[in-house]
Amino acid sequence: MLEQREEIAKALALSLKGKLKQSQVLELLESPPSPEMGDIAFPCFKLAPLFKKSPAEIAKELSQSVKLPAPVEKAEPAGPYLNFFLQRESIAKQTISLILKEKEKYGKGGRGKKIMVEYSGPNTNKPLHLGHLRNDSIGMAVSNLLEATGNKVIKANIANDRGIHVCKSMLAYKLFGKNSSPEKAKQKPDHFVGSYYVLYNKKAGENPELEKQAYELLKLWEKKDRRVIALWKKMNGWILQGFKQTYRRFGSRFDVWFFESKFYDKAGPLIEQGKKKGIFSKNKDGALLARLEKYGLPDKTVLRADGSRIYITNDLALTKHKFEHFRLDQAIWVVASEQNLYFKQLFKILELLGFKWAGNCRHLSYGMVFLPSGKLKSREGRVVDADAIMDEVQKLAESEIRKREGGINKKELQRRASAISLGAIKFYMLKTAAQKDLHFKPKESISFEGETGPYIQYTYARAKNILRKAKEVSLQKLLFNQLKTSEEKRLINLLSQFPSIVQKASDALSPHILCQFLIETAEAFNTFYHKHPVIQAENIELKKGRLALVQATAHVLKNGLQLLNIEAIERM
RNA sequence: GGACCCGUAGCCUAGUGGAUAAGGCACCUGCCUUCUAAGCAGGGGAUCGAGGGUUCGAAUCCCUUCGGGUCCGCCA
Repeated sequence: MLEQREEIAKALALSLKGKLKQSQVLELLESPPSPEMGDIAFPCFKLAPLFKKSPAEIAKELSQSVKLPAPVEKAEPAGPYLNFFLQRESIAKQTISLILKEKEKYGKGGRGKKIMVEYSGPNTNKPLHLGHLRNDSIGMAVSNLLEATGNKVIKANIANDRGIHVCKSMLAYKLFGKNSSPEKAKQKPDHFVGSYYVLYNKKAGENPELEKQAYELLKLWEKKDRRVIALWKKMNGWILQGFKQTYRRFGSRFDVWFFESKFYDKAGPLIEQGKKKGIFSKNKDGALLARLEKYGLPDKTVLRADGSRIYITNDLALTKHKFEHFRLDQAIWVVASEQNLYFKQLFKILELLGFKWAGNCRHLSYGMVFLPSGKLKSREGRVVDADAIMDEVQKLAESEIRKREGGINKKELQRRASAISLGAIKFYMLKTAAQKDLHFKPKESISFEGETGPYIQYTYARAKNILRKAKEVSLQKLLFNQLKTSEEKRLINLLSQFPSIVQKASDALSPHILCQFLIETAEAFNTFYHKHPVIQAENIELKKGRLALVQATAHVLKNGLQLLNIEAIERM
């Protein structure tokens, strides 16, 4: 579609006798609201003052004067717009042949940058929860989109494995754990550790002494007390083992893991540098503050009064390490919107420290996930656990499959239900623009009907089903002159847009753009499916043309789903 | 007190300067002896939170205001 736009822009610029340059015309070109109105539209509003005529008159005159380039069949004025109709056959041939040739590569390409996407970022005191499902869905989809547009992507996870939150779980285990273990308790190891975090908060409510004890534990940890370190290693080992199971199941993958504990004391030189430059100075209580007020941001503590480190101390050192060790062009943090200010402060401090890559830091902020009862709060146990959600939706998917296919064997049932349930969860997390808050209602939010992951998966399975049943037909020497219904034209138009949609979603770091496109494409396919028989088409040429269209649609749906980290399955 | 985000039909969303505001859920009517009904076709339902401004043209940009959310020095 791109070349056609350029050809049209060239022809229009010629007719306009230099009033607008080709590049200016190209920018004005848009798509009409519905396919019956044409393929490419030129709005004439901007020309009205130049020609001192109404936009409608200009459109009419242009329709007669413009010399149509080869792929354009006709140009029709429609009020203030001039609409171009492309030759159906050449578009169909071009689009479908390209997809059948490129297959899983269709929509991908280009050359780009080296980008690190940091996402998930669990705390090692409690299991992954609903918020991580949104975070991971976005992190994976954005990574895939960036990769598809030619970037070298490094997916990173940061385990927040030190700090007071970790000491709280440790304290509860020390006091009440009686040397138990996940094996003895027959619990998934991260849930086992998390149960002590909940226990701590319950007991601390009754006995305020516990908080002091937790801070004492933190001090001992910072002094590298042998017994505390041993306990810390044991509990972190358990919880990471549990995280890895959950990540494997959900499909979250990481190329590199960072641990806060390995960076939190590496910031010494940066602290000194900041003091020298006058960016950091002590306040009257003795804490070291980054002075940011003159830049319109609140000051930020970088060292506690007792000299111990906090999270940003670690992040300063880690970010420097990221850019220098991995030679990044860009770093992206996928983190919820409650930390918007934190990242502004972090990036400003790095800029003030004089790192020229500070401008290549980007916070991909996404809205909070709320339960009907309010904000997720794991310390009160009021949280929707990630494993529990997956189990719940898995069960729903299994029962839907059983309704349709009673005799299915158990292994196959579980495999399909896994793909469908994860497709439902991920698509739900991705189809809304990231900055919007999400109000998660367990029963209503995850559905298999309407604008959902399973709807796209179902459409793909339908397409594959046709192809399976018609497998004896060769897709060589295709003729496209028979694909002339409006349903076929609409579908082909959509398929041709896929590469530019991928590029747009990647540029904007917005997977929801791709979700919306897949919904539209699936709708277009299903409409076509109901209206036009493929295998029973009136003649062999039409059948071959339609089979090619079905095959091309299947490729686009599969490629799109995979970018969203959702499995395309052959049967539902 | 300050900063940022959100507000589109009963509910969830897309559209962020251009043609009649586009879908899904829920509700109503049809369609399974024809490629999978997790589907399709059709129907009702919106003064795009409110008020002002800019523009030939505003859901979209600017100002004011209301409602919801988040954050604001030693949590992560």
